[in-house]
Parts: sequence; structure tokens; C-alpha cells
Amino acid sequence: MSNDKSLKYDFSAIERKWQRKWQENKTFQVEIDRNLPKYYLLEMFPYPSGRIHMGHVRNYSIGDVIARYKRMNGFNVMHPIGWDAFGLPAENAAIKNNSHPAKWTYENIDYMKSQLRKMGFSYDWNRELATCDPEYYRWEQLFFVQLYKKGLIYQKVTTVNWCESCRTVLANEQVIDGCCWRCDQQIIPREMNGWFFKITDYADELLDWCDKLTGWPDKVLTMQRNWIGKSLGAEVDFPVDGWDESLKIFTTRPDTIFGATFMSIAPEHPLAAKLAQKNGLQKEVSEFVEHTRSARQQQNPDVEPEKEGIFTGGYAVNPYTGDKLPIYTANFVLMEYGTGAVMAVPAHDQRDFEFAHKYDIPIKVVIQPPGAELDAATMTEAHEGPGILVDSAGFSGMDSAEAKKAITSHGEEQGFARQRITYRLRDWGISRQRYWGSPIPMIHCPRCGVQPVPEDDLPVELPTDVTFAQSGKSPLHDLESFYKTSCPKCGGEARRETDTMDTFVESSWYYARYCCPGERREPLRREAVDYWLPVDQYIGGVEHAILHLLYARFFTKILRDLGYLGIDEPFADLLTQGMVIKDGTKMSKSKGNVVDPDDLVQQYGADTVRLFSLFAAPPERDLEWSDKGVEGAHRFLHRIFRFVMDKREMLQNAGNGPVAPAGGPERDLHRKTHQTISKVSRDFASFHFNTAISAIMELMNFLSAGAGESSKTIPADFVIKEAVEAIIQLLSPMAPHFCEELWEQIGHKSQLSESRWPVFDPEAAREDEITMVVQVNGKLRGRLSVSAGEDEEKVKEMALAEPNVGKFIADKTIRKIIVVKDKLINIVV
RNA sequence: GCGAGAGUGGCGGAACUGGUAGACGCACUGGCCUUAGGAGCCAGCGCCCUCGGCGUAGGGGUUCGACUCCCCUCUCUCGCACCA
Repeated sequence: MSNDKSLKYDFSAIERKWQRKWQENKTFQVEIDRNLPKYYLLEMFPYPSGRIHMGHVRNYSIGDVIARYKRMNGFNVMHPIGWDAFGLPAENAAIKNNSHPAKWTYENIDYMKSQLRKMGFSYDWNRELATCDPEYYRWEQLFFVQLYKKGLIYQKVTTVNWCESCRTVLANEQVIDGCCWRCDQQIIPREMNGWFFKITDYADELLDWCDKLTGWPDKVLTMQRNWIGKSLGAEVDFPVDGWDESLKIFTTRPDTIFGATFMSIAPEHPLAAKLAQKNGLQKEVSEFVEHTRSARQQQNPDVEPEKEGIFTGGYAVNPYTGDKLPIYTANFVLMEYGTGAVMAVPAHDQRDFEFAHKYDIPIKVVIQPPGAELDAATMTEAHEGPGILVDSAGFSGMDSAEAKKAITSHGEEQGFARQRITYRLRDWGISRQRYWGSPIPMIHCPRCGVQPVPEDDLPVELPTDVTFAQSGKSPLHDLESFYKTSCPKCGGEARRETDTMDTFVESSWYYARYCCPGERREPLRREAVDYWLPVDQYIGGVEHAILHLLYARFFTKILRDLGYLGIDEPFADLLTQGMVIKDGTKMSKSKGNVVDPDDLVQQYGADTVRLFSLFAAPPERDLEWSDKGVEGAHRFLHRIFRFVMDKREMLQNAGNGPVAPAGGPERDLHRKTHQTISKVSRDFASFHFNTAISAIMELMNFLSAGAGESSKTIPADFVIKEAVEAIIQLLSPMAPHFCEELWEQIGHKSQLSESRWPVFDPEAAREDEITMVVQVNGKLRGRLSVSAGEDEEKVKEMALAEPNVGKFIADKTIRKIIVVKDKLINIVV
């Protein structure tokens, strides 16, 4: 190889050159254009933690391929990026370094932005946003105030999930296996006042739309459905003996109500203390409640604690039977779900069964499964399935489904029961006792109560002149210049809310704000959001299957109902990509198996890194990192580079030959080229980038075998040129700088990014000669070369005449011959 | 326990509606070229003893034909987990 500098693949010079050109030419800036179909591609925006990691590289490489592919196919593609910039790490870093979260955050953004630029992603940087910018978060304060006025936000004191190491409260979705989603510390329950979004008002709509989100993976939809956890049942009032109020319970099994032998209520249930007091069991019951509370705090989330309970001394009356049922308080009953009280049917509920055995409570069978005869005395576990009712007064003989309806409506008529739907989903608690977030725009007035900040006074800016305590306590709580204010109603002295919003609020609507960069008068411009939304393709990690994706769906609906959006769902299609792993486990600093994108880009260039991360695995699967594999990708680019540069003069001068070469090496290469265009286009449509790349590699192998130095029958220049241009274009979404450079080198004056995707010609791709497989009894015995569409009888004859086939059918009778056109012949003997 | 998904060479992974299992790449082996090569080129590469046989976690089944469809078992990953 010569030492000519221009023949060397100098990736860093090439990458710098094209990144500059794209920027100068504003190649990826878009505006509303009603003459083109729009395509909004979005990847989950990063938290500015300091540096990008391989997970980002993979996520954004996948997205960039799609964005560039769609552009080349004539779409008006919006591909924005920004920063999920509020959050705890910034605050913790500030405490540690005696600095400020804003400084830390913006420095990280600067650095990570330079990293993303070096990867060559086709972002419209004009639309960049950072959620910690008052120009961003001011709008969610406006939403907050408007939602509060609409009654969709409220304040309550409740048991919350407290993370001591983060010194803040977490939403239910942010608790994973009883631990904090961020720091993995065990959470502890704590009574606190906080602000809640009424996501439960939208539970049904969120659930119903799960069936309509056809572009989402089933896995994610299933997780969301389970999280919402809708159950249909009945609420029944059990009068409490000698008390003027009744005990409300929720059950999904009204058909078993005649089998109830006791009642269980949550330890926190107000009735527990009341009954105990009345019956002189105060001491015992309060000890039990205290004991349960502390046990719950220390409980190992992996093991189910043993059922425990204590009699409260009170009795409830089953309104269907008149039976007096003892009321227990039990550790397995949850105050947060349903009504915090259940009827206990030991014969048909495993938990009640275990409890009844332990405390020697009677068991009464009221459901008989088909083909069996249950006996309360001998059963070893509850029968939870359906069956035929027995010992249930007028309902005996009905099956479970029928009885559920009949028993509920009987109760409805009598006024002590009603149909009820219960959800597992709880309202979204968004108060965070930390500094680095959007202030909650509310004012506490000792006279007028809670008042929203008037819309004209927004935003409530996060003060920057603060100092941080080592404890992590938010400086806002003690910052008089911040919290001291006047009541918007009476003008008297009042106190500002000092909690900030959960950062998932910011990420719930950023996708919409990208449509309206720089808009200062209103949060969203209808014209822009109506044109761009919904996001056509959203891409991110599956770890957000519930958290972010559920919140964003909810937010879309409330913004729609406030009149800001005209869509029901934010993301039409969703792709959840797998993790990047190395040596069998997730890359992480603690395991010491991280690969730094900067090092790789320096060593091999961004195009190689992108190519490998797309080649090594299909997007939804985990990707096992391999340093050797990266070298392989790099070698492939080298091979193309050498081949093209060797033939540069020829390629610049090659004319256009006949549209369809008649035969010989021209026809063969022309065919392979079009087969590749077809394969790659199909693979792109289904995001199978790994197989698309291997198809391009095949074409390259075919080309260098046929048109290389050693080949005897070199195809005409114009066909080689066609193949080379196809390779460059097909590869360009994955290795964009590299392909732009070669495109220019072979004589193109305009940018490859502006070119149109090659057109597939089915006629060119058609095979004339086909290899058919000959089987005897399904085993491969020979091959046959025939012209495409060859007659069936002729093919049979040829197959039987094959010498190797003859060996296997010699002394046997042929029973059947199956011919699959252009594919195979199976001779059954 | 419940729900979802997945098990294919030494490795990452291919295989369209059932029709040549292992594309493409990595690793490995041999050769060429070279002062050298971690560069490049050529060839080989599922397993077993030659004709041939066996092979897609294991066992059954449907079919002329099964990685693909059906049943059972095992393993792994992920999600939910006393939700009444």
C-alpha cells in the first residue's frame, strides 16, 4: 500500500470535517413543512451525570440510524436532544465538593454535549433544552397551578416511602423491591404531608389505551396493566355490633360471602383502636400494632412474613347471614388498598386459611369445585378457584360467576352492598424534600390556608445563593428570603412551600416542549405540537417501563384536558433496547467493567463504535461488549475504504450503463446489489440493524471477490459503481462520516445526508438460476441447478436421475414425491 | 407463588408464512506476503470413526419434512409479589 496520505482512513480528520459541515449547513435543523410527511424520533434524554456511557451510545446510535434512514426516505425528521437536568446527584456532588448543583450540572452538560457531537448524531441542536432552566420549569409550575385549580392536585398526610440516604420521599413507582430506585437503600415508611397528582382519576383511560398502543412491546404494556391493577368486585357494609358505624370491606369474591367466619382489618385501621378501647383490649392491640409497624420496617422483601393478628374484641354482622363475626386486626391487611378491611373466608382464600388454622377459627366451605367434595375438616389448603355454591341460602347451586352478580345485586337492593372497582395504582406523590428541583408553586397562609402562586407571579425561581448542609437537608427549608412571602389572598405574612417536584415531572412533558424551542409566551404552541406530535418512535431502556412511561402518558392526558395538546398518547411506537453488558454483567463502575466511549472514539473513531454497537446484537436484546468485535467493525470500514480509494478515478469517471445488464458478471453484481438494497431496507423497517450490516458485508465480499485484483471476469465499471454507491448509501445511517467522505471522494458534489435512499428494483434482484435441494425421506442427498420456475415434472425427472439420489432409492418403492417450487424435491420411499 | 420472555458451534448472533441449520462477524488452524506484524491476501472451521451417522436445553407428538406448530419437564432472565 502506498504512503499517499489521501489513501489512509484518517477517521478523526474525516469525522471532524463532516461534523463541521453538518453544523455549517444546518443539515439537521427542521421546521414545520406541510409538504412533507413528518417523523418525530426521540430517544430518552440523558441525565447529565458527567460523561456518556455505552448505554447512551447504543441508545442514540439506534435512534440516529432510524432518523437518518427516515430522512433519506423523504420524511421531515425531527430528532431533538436535551438534558434531564434536575436531580439528586447534582446536589450530592455539590455538598461533597462545596460547590453548586447548577455549576456541576452545566459543566456536565457542556462536556457530554461535546461527546454527543463527536458521535455525529443528527440532532437538531436548536431545540436543545435543560429542565433546570427556569424557562423550562416555569411552565410546569403553571401546569401545577392550573391542575390544582382543577382539583387534580391535592395535599395529604399519609404514610410515604422515605429514603434516609437520599433524605427524601419516593413515589411508589420509585420503590424497587422495598429499596430506593436510585441508591438501593431500604426505604422506611413515614407519616408526612405531601402533594399528589390524581393519576388514579386516569387509571381507566391509562388502562384502556394499553390495548390501543399497538406499537409498544407487550412486555411493557403487561407491566403497566399489572401496575394499574384494576379489579372488579363489591363493597359490602358489615354492621359492627354495638357500634353505630359499619365496617366497609372490598372483595372480588362476593360469591364466597356465606363462608366468611371472621373479619380482618389493617393495624392502622381507625376501628382497631376504637374497638380495643371499648373492649378493654387497648394494651394488647396497641402492642400488636406497634409490633407490626416495626416488623414491616425491617422486613426482608424476599420473604413473606408469617400471618399474625389479634382479636379486637369487636364483632361485625354478616348482612347476608346475620352471623356475628369476630374482628381481628392482621398484619397482612393493607390500609392503602381497598378499604383497609376484608371479610375472611378461610375455605376459599389461602391467607385466611392459614390465619384461621393458626388462631383456631372455624372454616366453612361454600364453593364446591367440579368433581370434588371439599370438607372443611380435612382440607389442607384453600380452594380459590371457581365452583358451585353450597350452604349459601338462595344462591346455592349457582356457579361462581353467576353468584357474584346475584349476591352483589341482592346487596344493592338491600342497600348494604354495591359494585366497586379498585385499583392498585395510587396517586403520584411528587413532593421532594430536596433543593435541586422545580419549586412547588404554593403558599401556606395561616389565615387563608393553602393558596396557589398567582400565574402572573410565576415562575417561582429556585434561589441560587444557598449553602448546603452536610446532612443533605434542603437549604430552602431554612432560607428566609425564599420562604417568607405574602398571601396572595389576604396579603398577610405567609410561608412558601419549600419542597420541590419529583424530577419525573420534568421528563413527563419534555417531548412536547421540543416542538416549541424558545417559545416564551406559552408552554406549548398548538400549531407546532399539532404538527409534530405524537412522537412516532420513542427509544429507551426497559427500566422505565413503568416509571417514566406511565407518568408521561398521564401527563399527556392532563395537558390534553387543559387544552395544551390534541393527542391522547405521547408515543406511537416504543422500542426498548437491552443493556450493554461485559463479562456477563451490566457495565458498572463498581464491577470495574466499564468501557469508556471517549477511549474507543479516539482509538477507532465514532463510525466504528456506532457500527459495532449496532452489529453485535439486535436492539431489544442485551449487547455483550467485545473489544475484538470492535476491531472487526473497524477492519470492515478499512476494507471498504481501500477498495473505494483504489478505484476512485474509475468511479469518478464511470458512466451509466444500460439499466439492466443482460448477463455475465454484470448481471450477477447488479442482482446482488439489488438483493442487498431490498434486504437492508426490510431490515431497517424492523430495526434489525445487525442483519442489515451483515447483508452489506456480503455485498462487499461479493464485490471484492468479483472486482478485486485476482478476479478474471471483472464487471463493467458502471455496475461496480452502482454497487459501491449502494454500499455507501446503505451504510451511511450507521457510519455517516465515513460514508459522506467516500461519497465525496467518488465525485459527488452534494452531501450524502441529502441524498435519496437507493431504489430497489425487483426485476434486477430476480434469480435466473436456482439451486434446488434433493432430499430422500427428508435427508439431503443432492442439489440441482435449474432455471427459475422450472416445470415440476421436469424437476422430478432430474432429481431421480441424480447419481447420489439413485444410491438411496435403488431397491425401494417410491411412495411420493413432494416438490416445493424453486426450493426442494423430497422423494419419499 | 403469579405473569412475560428466552435456551442454536469455542463466542456474538442468522434462518422469510414449516422446506439446504449455523448467514455475517469474532476467536482459532494452515498457507502466502513481509525485516517484523496486533497490517493484508488465500484456505479451513458444529460434533463423531471413512462411506455415513448425530446435532437447535431434555422428552414425547403432528408432518413427506420441525430451531419454527402442539403437550410435558428442566434451566435462565425480567416484572409483580400478602392487592382481598
